[in-house]
Amino acid sequence: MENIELFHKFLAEKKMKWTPERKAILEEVFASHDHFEADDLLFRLKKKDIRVSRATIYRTLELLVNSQLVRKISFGEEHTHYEHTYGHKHHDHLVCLKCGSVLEFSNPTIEEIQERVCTDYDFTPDSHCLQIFGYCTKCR
Amino acid sequence: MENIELFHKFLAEKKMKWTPERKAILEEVFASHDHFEADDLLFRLKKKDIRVSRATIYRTLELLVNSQLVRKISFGEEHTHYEHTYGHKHHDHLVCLKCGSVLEFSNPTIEEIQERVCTDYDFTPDSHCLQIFGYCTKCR
DNA sequence: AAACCATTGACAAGCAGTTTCAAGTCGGTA
DNA sequence: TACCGACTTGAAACTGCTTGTCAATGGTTT
Repeated sequence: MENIELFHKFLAEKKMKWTPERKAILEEVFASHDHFEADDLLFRLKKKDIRVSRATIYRTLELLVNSQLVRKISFGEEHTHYEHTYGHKHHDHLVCLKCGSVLEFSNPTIEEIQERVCTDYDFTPDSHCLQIFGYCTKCR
Repeated sequence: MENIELFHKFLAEKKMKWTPERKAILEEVFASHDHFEADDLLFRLKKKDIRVSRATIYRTLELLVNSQLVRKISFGEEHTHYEHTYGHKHHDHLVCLKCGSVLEFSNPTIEEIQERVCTDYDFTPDSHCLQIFGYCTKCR
């Protein structure tokens, strides 16, 4: 599991500790490929009888975001969602306004145009997020 | 002021009332072309000695969003921002991670590709939002 | 002008997320 | 292996935004 090593290294560099809680959270985050929110994680861990406080979940998620293993995404007005990025190529989302399902897509041309827009505006891009809201096949 | 009439009509259709508070909020929203958040509005109104409660601000903003005169946008992790849409063509945003400044841009090709992506995924688009985070000329 | 019912403001409540701090744990060192 | 200091943790309090409650107010219709 390379992501464990990456996180371990990230922590070591910052003189932070490798604790059972951090390990459990990391493993749970990478156990599924879905988008999740902080409370989902808490719930999934609780189901496995792993007790980690809400505060620690948030603290660790922040570390994971800083270490680039996870990124935040926001779907509409709701609270923060996360997805892991390691071994996952960049993509954007189609979000169904009715059932809430999320489709992923990636399109190199859009990325290219974004680069061009940034050049035009003398802007140095760091990241971006594109969500298209609408209705999926079932909900139309 | 056509937006006043539009809102008036929207309210009439829903058998809602045209009140001084709603009028004041509408006017203030359209008085500037910047993005704003609920508290900005409250502050701007207070400066003009127009007293409207926070609750009414939120309630009225929701109405404005429903009437399509205003839309919500989210810049990164912060709280909800709004911008008015009437007489404003669709655009996306370049958000500076350091100074928080926001540049607007619009690009027809990106819109086109989005349409195509939606067709490919059998998805009916309703709206979308694209934010590019990075650093502006000054902050680079 | 009366009556009806939407709207308002003040305040309480809800909610995601953060901070505080005492108690506990990790990990380098002797 | 035991020690010790620094880092972490959990619980609970707290924050800041947003929404709900409810009595009082005020449009609108007749």
